[in-house]
Amino acid sequence: MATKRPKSLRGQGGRLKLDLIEAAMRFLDRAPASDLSLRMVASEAGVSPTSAYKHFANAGALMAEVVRECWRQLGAQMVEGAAQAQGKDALASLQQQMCAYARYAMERPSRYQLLFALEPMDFDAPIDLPGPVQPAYRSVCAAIAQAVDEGRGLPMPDVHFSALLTLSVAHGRIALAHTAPHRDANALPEIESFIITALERLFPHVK
Amino acid sequence: MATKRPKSLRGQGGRLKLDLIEAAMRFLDRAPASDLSLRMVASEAGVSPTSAYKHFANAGALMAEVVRECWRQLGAQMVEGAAQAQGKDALASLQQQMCAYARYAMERPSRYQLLFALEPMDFDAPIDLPGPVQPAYRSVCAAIAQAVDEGRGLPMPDVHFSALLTLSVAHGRIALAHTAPHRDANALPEIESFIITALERLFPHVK
DNA sequence: TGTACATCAGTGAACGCGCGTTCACTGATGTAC
DNA sequence: TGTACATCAGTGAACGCGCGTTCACTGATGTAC
Repeated sequence: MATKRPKSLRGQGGRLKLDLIEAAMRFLDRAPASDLSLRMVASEAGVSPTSAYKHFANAGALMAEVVRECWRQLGAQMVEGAAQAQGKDALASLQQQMCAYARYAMERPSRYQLLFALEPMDFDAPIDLPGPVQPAYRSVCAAIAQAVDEGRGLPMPDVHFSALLTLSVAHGRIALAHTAPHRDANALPEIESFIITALERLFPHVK
Repeated sequence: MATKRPKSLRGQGGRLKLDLIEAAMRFLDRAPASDLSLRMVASEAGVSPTSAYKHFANAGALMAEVVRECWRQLGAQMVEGAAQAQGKDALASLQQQMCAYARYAMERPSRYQLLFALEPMDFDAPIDLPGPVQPAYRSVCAAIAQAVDEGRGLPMPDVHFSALLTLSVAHGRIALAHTAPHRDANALPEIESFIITALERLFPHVK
């Protein structure tokens, strides 16, 4: 793995710290989230397990950083999705954000698992991260408010609940696809069209 | 734990098999699903780990049976929920089924985790169980078809997609509550009212 | 420019842990005579 | 009714595994003189 590593990286600003996180991402591309461990990450990076302790207090701190990175990626992908709807209406933006979310979940299943494992991560290091709702929440609310301005009706009494409903629909559909016994790798198009249709119906033109 | 156990249960029809499953359920009431192991279950049942191998081929087979039992419970609770809406309309039945689901998830979080762990269970013994969608699916479809007869409109083009939307909303809302960093034990009432309101809006009277 | 030294990112061996699983066993049960 | 025996559900000790973590170490780097 990787090229020869000099014995010391002094002055390189903790290059190994980033290497380990990248190694974890690579590992998650071919293994389930539950197989992720400090030892596996170190091995993937071509380094001894001990070396990780020079950069992270413990295994939990490493995992927390990996989780943080996954959140960052998911957030970026959703922003990118919204950008694809530029020039179109707010509903299109909402749809594209949720579809981007679906894409991340289906294309990077292990990273998605890591983010949304139903059981709370009890790593030693606290993950002071927004929950799954937070990163998407603001921009979802904004898109919904704009959709109202554009003459659409809300599915729930107010913007807050409508945003929660939007996220619930997308998250629920995706989670169900992930849990299904015969998980279908080709399910993504069906899920995207499901989300697009659902949101269209949830936010109808009322003019 | 438990009362004194005779050295042999011969002729008692595998009493320990049931004991072990019950012990697993008890264990899940105080520990996360990821802590569940053959050894823990045996210990909870007051029995040596080895004894489990007289009743299960391996740890996976035991876990599969536990998962099966959780499905059975969730299904029963949803049926019971639907029964509470007896005499009311189909929408009420749908709402009560989904609320029963929410109750199981919030009151028995570890059992819910076990059922809906996002990562596929790769136990040695295949779990030939309906996915999360299946157990609820038929009765949800039936309730929706009846709601249509009662003059309600569908949120999606057909019954199938409307059922999937219903399950996605409920499952999504519940899953988000489970993943939230500051999980609130008192969130259940809010979730139930969310589900009730959402379904009311999704299936409006069109007369 | 050359040399001595402090720094610190890496190493490999070792620890204790809980896991699943196997082994030879024990002893109560139910049955055949 | 009594006795000898086969059955088999339990036991405890032991195995190898991967885990997180600690330890004393090494050796390249950058710096002070």
